[in-house]
Amino acid sequence: MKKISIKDIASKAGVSVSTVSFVLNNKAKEMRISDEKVQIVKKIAAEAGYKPNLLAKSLRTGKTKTIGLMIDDISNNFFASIAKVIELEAKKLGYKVFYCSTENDPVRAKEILQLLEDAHVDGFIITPTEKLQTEIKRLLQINKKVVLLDRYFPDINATCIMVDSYKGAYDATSLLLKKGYKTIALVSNDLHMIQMQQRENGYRDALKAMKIKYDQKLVTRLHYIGGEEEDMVDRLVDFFERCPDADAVFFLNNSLGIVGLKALRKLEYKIGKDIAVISFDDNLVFALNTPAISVVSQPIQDIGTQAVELLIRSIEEGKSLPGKTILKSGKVIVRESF
Amino acid sequence: MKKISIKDIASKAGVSVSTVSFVLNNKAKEMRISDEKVQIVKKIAAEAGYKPNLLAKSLRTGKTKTIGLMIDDISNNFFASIAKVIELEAKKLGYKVFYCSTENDPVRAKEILQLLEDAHVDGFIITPTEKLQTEIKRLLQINKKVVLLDRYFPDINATCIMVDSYKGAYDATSLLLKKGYKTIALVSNDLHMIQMQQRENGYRDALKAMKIKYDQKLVTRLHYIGGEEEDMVDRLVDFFERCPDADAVFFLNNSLGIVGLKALRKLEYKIGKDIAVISFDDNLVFALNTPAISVVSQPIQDIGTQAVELLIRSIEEGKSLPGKTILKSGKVIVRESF
DNA sequence: CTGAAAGCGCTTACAG
DNA sequence: CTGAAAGCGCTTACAG
Repeated sequence: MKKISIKDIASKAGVSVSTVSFVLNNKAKEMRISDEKVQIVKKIAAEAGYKPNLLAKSLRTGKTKTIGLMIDDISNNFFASIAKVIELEAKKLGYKVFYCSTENDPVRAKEILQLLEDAHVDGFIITPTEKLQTEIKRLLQINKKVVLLDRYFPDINATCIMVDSYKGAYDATSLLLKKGYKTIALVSNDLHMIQMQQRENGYRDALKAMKIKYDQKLVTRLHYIGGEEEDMVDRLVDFFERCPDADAVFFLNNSLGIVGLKALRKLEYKIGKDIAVISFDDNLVFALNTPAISVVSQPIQDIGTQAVELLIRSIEEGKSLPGKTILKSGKVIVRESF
Repeated sequence: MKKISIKDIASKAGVSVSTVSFVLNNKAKEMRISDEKVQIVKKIAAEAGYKPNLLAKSLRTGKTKTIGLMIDDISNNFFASIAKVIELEAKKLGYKVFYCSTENDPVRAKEILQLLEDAHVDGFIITPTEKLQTEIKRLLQINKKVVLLDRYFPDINATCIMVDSYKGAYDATSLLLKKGYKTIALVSNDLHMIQMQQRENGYRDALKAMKIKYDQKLVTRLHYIGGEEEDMVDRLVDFFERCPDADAVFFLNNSLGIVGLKALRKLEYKIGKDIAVISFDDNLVFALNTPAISVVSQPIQDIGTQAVELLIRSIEEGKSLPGKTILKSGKVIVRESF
């Protein structure tokens, strides 16, 4: 019942541990081990149900065949989906992934990065929180492989894969405009992440293209409060009451959209009649809402797959990462909310 | 920039590696190391930013201070919430947790268990899939620490923490009955997990207590198909068409509830008017639906906390786990769906 | 009070 | 073609 080691196999097979190691790592031909020994070692290993001790292997080789994935919040559909894609893709390439959520807390984010580093992951896939530049720079400096997701820092030459936020927001806003809505409220948060800014820019430029002037009063940046959703709902209710002439609203991510739905319900607005609604990011809640909410959906499969491929190729072939941002197009899905 | 080791510190401090090890593991007094040496070692370690190599530590001690958490589906709110609780609780006690989802696939579940074992986790928290008895028995036999969540196998003496499914279903059904609904449809799945059976029993006994006879035609056990939700919706539509006199429906978990909402929408049933609805497990979709759906909510915090505590106590103190099922009460939350 | 040494389970030059 | 040995970075009896 005890775990058996390479040494046990060696003695049973009457060969040295080196021979066993070579055979078990498929280096038999390379090392020109005789067929006879190969057979006997393989047989004994199989019979004994030998499993290499990964801890020992990693300690020796310096590789763990794992990648660390840090995301915002695993209970958020967008991140859960992307985590799933990444795990699957990594598995295909022989890697395990450890995932951790930051809950948007920079302190926790730093801890997690430390944890992952302590666990000797071979590479990192990270959706950064605010104020994480220093940590990421440090990782890059000690030559760790890092791919960023969903957002980047303009002042770091990291590789980042994300949806084209500007274009997505531009398209969503344009569509609303084309449908005849003129007074479009915009709901963002105060987290100061670059992709939110780009979404705001997309909105602004879409207005400009239609010669509609940007109205500060129609834009709010909700103070993000971890967990305390009720407060956010109330603030949003206030906001809507301050601009009663808004005939449409654009929520800049799915958390905001969900909070927004609650606020609109509280106000007893009829979505699609009193106000048109669209949100960045798709979510089950949006698809199931009555009426179903239109969204800008992210190419999750695409983003996840490429992140893993770039990272692992870099780990295995020592290739350096591109070090720049790669944009993927989102897709506007029109449902019943306008 | 290179990682520094205990040996580096020893030579800088002019002491042996043993001394360094003792100091850094707070065994200085125990080993009666002189204060002077303690100071110098601590100082040098701090300055160098020394971080022990956990791989080496684990290889040597046989402990990794990690626990493996295997759940059904991380994108399912119930499991995501419980994962969060467990991670937090474990951290308090100095443990990391690795989480993996099975997607209800027994093959994948076995792989994951193997993965976790390979990673040398100190203990397991598992929501088992079908056909996992053998694996769990094996784990128990080689003396691994295991806590089951949400469901158990009647033929194994494992420790399991779960909601009182019978009571939750009994209460929900009774409430419906008390409100005057007499023809209550029941929607389960065909996964044959014990907790679903208990929920069915709760339903059946609540009917019996009110002298209402159990009608086979009102009960369906949807064939579970990973991913292919559309099919399940269609089957459910068929089911509802086959029992047009149902004035209420009880979905036995949140996935079923979500599929059910889609089916009812397709049928254009007015929830709360044409049919009363309640579901086991709470979910954002239920709270946000129009009208909001009543649920039997699970004591997630409670379940997660106790699972971690029992497990870690068993790991550290070598205490054996209770080896039986611990039931926690759920709570009926009444909203607008009846 | 402290150090030298063995050993956790592996891999990989090196020598023959 | 194959084995003996060093070493990855730790911990922990053991000896003094």
